[in-house]
Amino acid sequence: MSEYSLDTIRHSAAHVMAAAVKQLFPNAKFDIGPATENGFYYDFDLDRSLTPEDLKSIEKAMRKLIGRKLPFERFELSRAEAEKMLKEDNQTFKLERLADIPEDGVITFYRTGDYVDLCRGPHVEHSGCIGAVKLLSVAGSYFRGDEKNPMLQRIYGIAFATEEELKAHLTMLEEAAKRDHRKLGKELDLFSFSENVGPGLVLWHPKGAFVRNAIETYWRDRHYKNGYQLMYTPHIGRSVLWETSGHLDFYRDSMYSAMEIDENDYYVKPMNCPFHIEIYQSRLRSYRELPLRWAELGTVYRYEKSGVLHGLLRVRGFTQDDAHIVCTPEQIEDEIAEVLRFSLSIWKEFGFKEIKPYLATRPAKAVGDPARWEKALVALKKAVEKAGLDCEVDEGGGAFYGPKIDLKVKDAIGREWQTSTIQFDFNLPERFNMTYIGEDGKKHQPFMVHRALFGSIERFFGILIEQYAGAFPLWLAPVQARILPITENQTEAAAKLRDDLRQRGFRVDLDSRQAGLGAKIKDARHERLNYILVVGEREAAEGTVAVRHRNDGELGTISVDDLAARMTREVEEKI
RNA sequence: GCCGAUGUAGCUCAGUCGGUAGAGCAAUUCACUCGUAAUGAAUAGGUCAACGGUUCGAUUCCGUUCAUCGGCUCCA
Repeated sequence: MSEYSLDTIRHSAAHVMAAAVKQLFPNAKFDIGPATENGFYYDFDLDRSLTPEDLKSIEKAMRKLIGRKLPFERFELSRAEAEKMLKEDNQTFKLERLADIPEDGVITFYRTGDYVDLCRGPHVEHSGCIGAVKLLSVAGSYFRGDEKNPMLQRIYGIAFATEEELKAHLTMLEEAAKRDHRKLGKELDLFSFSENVGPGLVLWHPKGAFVRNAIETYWRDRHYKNGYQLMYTPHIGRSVLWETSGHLDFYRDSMYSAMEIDENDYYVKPMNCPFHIEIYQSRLRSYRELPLRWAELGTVYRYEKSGVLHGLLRVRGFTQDDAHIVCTPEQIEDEIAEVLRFSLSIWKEFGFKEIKPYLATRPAKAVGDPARWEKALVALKKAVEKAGLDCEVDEGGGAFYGPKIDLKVKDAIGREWQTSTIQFDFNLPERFNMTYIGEDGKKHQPFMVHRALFGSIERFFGILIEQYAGAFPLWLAPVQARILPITENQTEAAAKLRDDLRQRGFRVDLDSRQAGLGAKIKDARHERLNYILVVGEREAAEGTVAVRHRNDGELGTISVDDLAARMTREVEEKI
C-alpha cells in the first residue's frame, strides 16, 4: 500500500505527463491536469493534433521521467513574479487560471525536473512514487468547459501505485466493455438503429420489445398500486400550446421543426407536461381531489446535438415514464418523500445499489415566488433525509422553473447516467393559470412536480442490459427456455414440449437445426438463455426433459410439471 | 454543435503503394442421427457508407455529406 492517496498519485502523474508533452512539444500551452474519479487528464493547446503514436511516445517519455525519480519541489511566488514567468513562456491559459486565485491566496508552483507548473498540490515526493501509468485516449475539450472557448486537446490516463493494480483495472475495463449494451444489443438481437430512420431513433426488435413490454407492465402495475392514474396523450400539438408553455421561446432549439396542417403549425412533443395540464384544465378542480398523481409512458422527441448520441443512453426519440403530481402546499412534503421512496424501491427491485441523489437549488435567473422555492427545497431535503441518503448539492444548479433531485446510476464502465428526476415547476402552473378551489372557496395555485423514475425506457433498458450483462432474469427474459432435440428423430416430441410449455405461459423456442448437441448448447449459452431443455430418445419416450439452468447447471431429467413449477417460482421471485 | 478517429458480406475482421475484393462465424443445401460449450462437405452472400472530383480506369487518391466511436458541452 502506497503512503499516497490515489488522487495524489494521479495528479502527480498528470504533471509528469505534462512534462513529457513539454519535451515533445516545446511550444505547448498548458491548462490544468487534475485527478478524476477514474484516472487523470491534462489539457493542452498544441500546434497539431495528437495521434495514437504520440500517445505511445508520451507514455514512453513519462516512463523515463518516472525512472529518474525526479523530486516534486514546491515553491511560492508573488503574483507579479508568477505573471512574469507565465508571460515569458506565453502560457495564456495558465495566466487565466492564475487570475482565478483570490487576492489573498498563496501562489504555489511545483517543479519536476525541467517542468514547472502553477499548482496547489499536493504531490508525491518524487516521480518514482508513481507506480504504474497508462495513457488511454485523446479527446477534445473546451477551455473551462465552455463551447465559446477554444478547444484544447485532452489526454486521459490512469495511474496506480502498483503494476498489479493497473493490470487489474485494465482487465476490469475490458470486462466492462464486454457488457456494453450496444454490443449486447446487436449480439442478442434486442434493438438497432438505421440510417434510413435517423440517428437516435430506436428500433426495438422482437426480443428487446418483449423486455420493454415486461418492464412497462411491471411499471403500470406498480403505479396503479401506488395511487397513480395513467393517461395517454397525443404526440403532436398546435403551436399555441407550446407558446403558452413557453417551449417555443426557451426550448425551440431542442424541438423538431413544425409541420403545417390546415394552416396551423403542429410540433412533435419534447415533453408531456402541457398535455397533462390540458387535462387538468378540462374542468374546475377542488382541493378535495388533490393530490393528483398522473402518469404516462409518454414518447417525446428532442433534437439532441449529434455528438451526444450514445446507444440507448442518449437518443432523440424516447419514452419517459413521466408523471405529474399536482398538490396543495400542505401535501408537498409527503408527496415528495413518497416519490423518492417509490423510485428507490423500484431501482432496488432491479438490483441497483449505486444510486446517487443530486440536489439542485435556485439559480440566479428564476421564476416563481421565493417562498415557494424555499418550501420546495425543504421538501426535497427532507425526502432525502428520510430515505437515509447522502446527496450532493449543486447550489444554483436548478432549472429556472424549480429545484430538483436527480438520481444517477453508474453504467458498466463507471459512467454516471441521470435516470430518475423529481422537479418542481413554478413556471407552467403560472403560464397555464392552473388553479384549484380551496377550502376557503377561493382559487389557489397548486404545486406541480414532474417526475420520472426510469427516466426513459430506452435509457433504463440500456443500463439494465449492462447491469445483467445481457443475462435477463427469468421474468424479463424474452426467451426463457430453448429445447434441443438430440437428433432429428426427437423433433416432433420437442415441438410438442414447446407447445406444452407455451400453453403454460412460458416463452420457449426450439433449435431444430442439423447440428450436434454441443454446438446447440454453445449457441444457447452464448444467447444467455435461462433454461436449456434437452430431449433425447429417452426423454421423448418418457415425456420428461433433461434440464440445464444458466446459473445452476445440470438439474437432471425431470417431469414437465416439475420444470414448470420451478420456472414459475423463479418468475415470481424475479431473480 | 465542437475536437479527434472510424465506415469492406448478417457478425468479427483481413486486403488492394489505383486494374471492380477475401477469411472465420452465421445462413442455405446435402451427408451424418449424434447425450451437455463448435461433425463434415458444398452453395450462396458485397454499388467496399453516399455523392462529387482527379484519372484510360477509384473500394483505394482528393473534397463534401451521412453515420458510428472516444471526449467536451448539454441531458431522461
